[in-house]
Amino acid sequence: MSYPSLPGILSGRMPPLKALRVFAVAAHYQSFKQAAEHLFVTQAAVSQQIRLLEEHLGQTLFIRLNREVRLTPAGQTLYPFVISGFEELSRGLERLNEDSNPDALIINCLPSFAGRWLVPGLGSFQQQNPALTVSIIPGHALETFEHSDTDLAIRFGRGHYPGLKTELLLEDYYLPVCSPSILDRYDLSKPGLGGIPILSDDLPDDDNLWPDFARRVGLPEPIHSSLLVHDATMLTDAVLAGQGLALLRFSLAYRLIESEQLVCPLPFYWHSVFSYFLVAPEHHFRRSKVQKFRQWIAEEILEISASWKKVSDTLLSGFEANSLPDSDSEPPVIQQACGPYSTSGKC
Amino acid sequence: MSYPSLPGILSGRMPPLKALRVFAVAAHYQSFKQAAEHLFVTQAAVSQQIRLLEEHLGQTLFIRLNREVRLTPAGQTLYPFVISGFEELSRGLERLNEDSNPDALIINCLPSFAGRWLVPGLGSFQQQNPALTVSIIPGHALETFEHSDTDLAIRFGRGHYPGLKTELLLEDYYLPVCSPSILDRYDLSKPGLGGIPILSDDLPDDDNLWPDFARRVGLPEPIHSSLLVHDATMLTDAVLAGQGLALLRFSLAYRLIESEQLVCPLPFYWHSVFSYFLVAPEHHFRRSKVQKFRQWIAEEILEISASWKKVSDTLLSGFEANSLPDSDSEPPVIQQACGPYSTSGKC
DNA sequence: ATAATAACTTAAGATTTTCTTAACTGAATG
DNA sequence: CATTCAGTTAAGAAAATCTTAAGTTATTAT
Repeated sequence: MSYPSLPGILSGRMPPLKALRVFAVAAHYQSFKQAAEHLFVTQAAVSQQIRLLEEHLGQTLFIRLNREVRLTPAGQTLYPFVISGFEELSRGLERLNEDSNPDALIINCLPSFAGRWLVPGLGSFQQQNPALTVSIIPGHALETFEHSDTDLAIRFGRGHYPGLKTELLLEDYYLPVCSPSILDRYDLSKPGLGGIPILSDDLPDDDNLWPDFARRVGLPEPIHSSLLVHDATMLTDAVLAGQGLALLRFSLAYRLIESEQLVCPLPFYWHSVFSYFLVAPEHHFRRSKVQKFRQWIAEEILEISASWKKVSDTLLSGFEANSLPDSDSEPPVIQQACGPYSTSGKC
Repeated sequence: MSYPSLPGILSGRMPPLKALRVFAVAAHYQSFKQAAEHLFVTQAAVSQQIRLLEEHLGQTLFIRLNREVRLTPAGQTLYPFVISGFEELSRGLERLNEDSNPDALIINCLPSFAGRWLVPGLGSFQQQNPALTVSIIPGHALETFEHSDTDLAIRFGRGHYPGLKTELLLEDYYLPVCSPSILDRYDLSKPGLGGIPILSDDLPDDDNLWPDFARRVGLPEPIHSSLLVHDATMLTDAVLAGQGLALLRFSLAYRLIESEQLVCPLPFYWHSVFSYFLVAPEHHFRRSKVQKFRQWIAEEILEISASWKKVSDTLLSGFEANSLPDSDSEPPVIQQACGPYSTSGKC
């Protein structure tokens, strides 16, 4: 098998490349000390690397004077080649991280999160970055970054996305909510919640809270949903419309609770085994537009955490004062989570 | 103190350079296995280096299929930069070893060695390398290679030339010689060698054999020289002209002994603490003209070694048969050396 | 003068990186 | 159905690199 001969250097024996780099820096500064600082190593390390290279080449590259080093003719010959060689290498590396479309930010996330939280709040980000065109691509499945231009995904899950970098954004809680307008129609203190219609979307198996819910409120299993939808947006709309009671993620409901469009009539909440994550191939995180967005959303999301503190406190204390007849005098039940947001990474 | 900002890559964080090189080779062959062979390491090492680089970059460079690897778009982007970057580096390295004058070979050596041995035998080298112009620069002092175009020096000494590479060429022996034409005029068996005139050049202190010589032949110390010259060439001429007895280095005398222009009338010889060395900055040895010369002289010099075997044998055996009256019936005295050429490096 | 300082060298040991060995995959070959 | 082939992975061995702690030698400061 014959191959085309290797281009240039690949065929020959290369000198220690690290030493070449050290040489480049030392030659630039005409000082081992400063090269050492630049490279975050000791002077001695620089001295040794240069010696190594000189031994490899069989000729000295620096003339050592008392308090200075100076390039020999050989060193002067080598210097420009080393500089331009390394520059070429780094040009290639920059090219890799280069953002082919720095003015567009394409984000993939759940439709519910997009509609209920992200898009409504996006104004401040767009004000901060007027040059940037943000596209939100809603979807239930994770984008394959290979075949799309997606910069970043916001996913609700366990945080295991092989080959991708993930950053925890927010842990979330499920809680039963309904419109205050229908509370007079149903007596939730009665067994079976007084017949209030149950609205549900299809929760993932691992996060299926309905059996536990049924047990606590005395409903027969499996629970009968009067409405089953596939997306939390529609579910939210149904709850808002007073069609019944649903388990909603706090992140989607908190603004509605704060504005009293929704209420939490039962002393339960569940910590979701899933969380929100920023997900993308690692190098996407190096794009400045992604960094800006990451920065922005990290701050924005604090609002949810803060709201949760308030709501979970009043939720519990409210029911402590006048506990539900149905609740077996138990204290409010908290599944899987205790207290406010924990940052323990169980991604 | 403000410095001009570092050119290109020097300022940024560099990826593992070794891994970049491995990438270049692997990308060239589109095969880790062949890259491994090329780099004289195992496949596993290549696999790991590539993974390392991919982790550093945050993106994959190769698509792993069952029995082949293929560059990803990112890999394809990087490849040409890496190739040309390394090519630039190696251009610089080649430039360093480049011989500015490949058609001229400039050799510095002792005038005696040049005149008595090197120049007379140089014909065969010049026949082998007709394109090469050989210049012999005779001199007693070692050339400073910095300020001359000398390619190579042949020095007689201990082999300690700091900063320079040395190669042992030949160990040498001093022996007393005179012209056969004057042996009838002096009875060397008489005390004081029958008054034969002593010819000498100035030997270095460390190699001063005269006190020992005086003791052995019963001459008063310090020895009285009827002629003292500064160069062995002149000394040889004087001996040839029958002006007396001298201690000559075998390398200079052996042809004259073989042609019976000179004889060795006394059963002594001394191993010199000095030897002949090839001396030059290491990279000079990489020049092909120097390599050729080195090859040639190494072969040529075998002639001297071979001659020494013969001469030292006959010298000793001859005197064993009819030992000198004056020699106190001692066996022939050998200082510092025993027998033929030893290759023990005492440089 | 004498001391302090600055830049570099060197040796020895510690640390980190890189390599090898050996067991394992998964698809093509025969 | 077993082999082979190209690559992966983990663990330990080997090698390269770095730090620490002395020196060196000339310059600057006291």
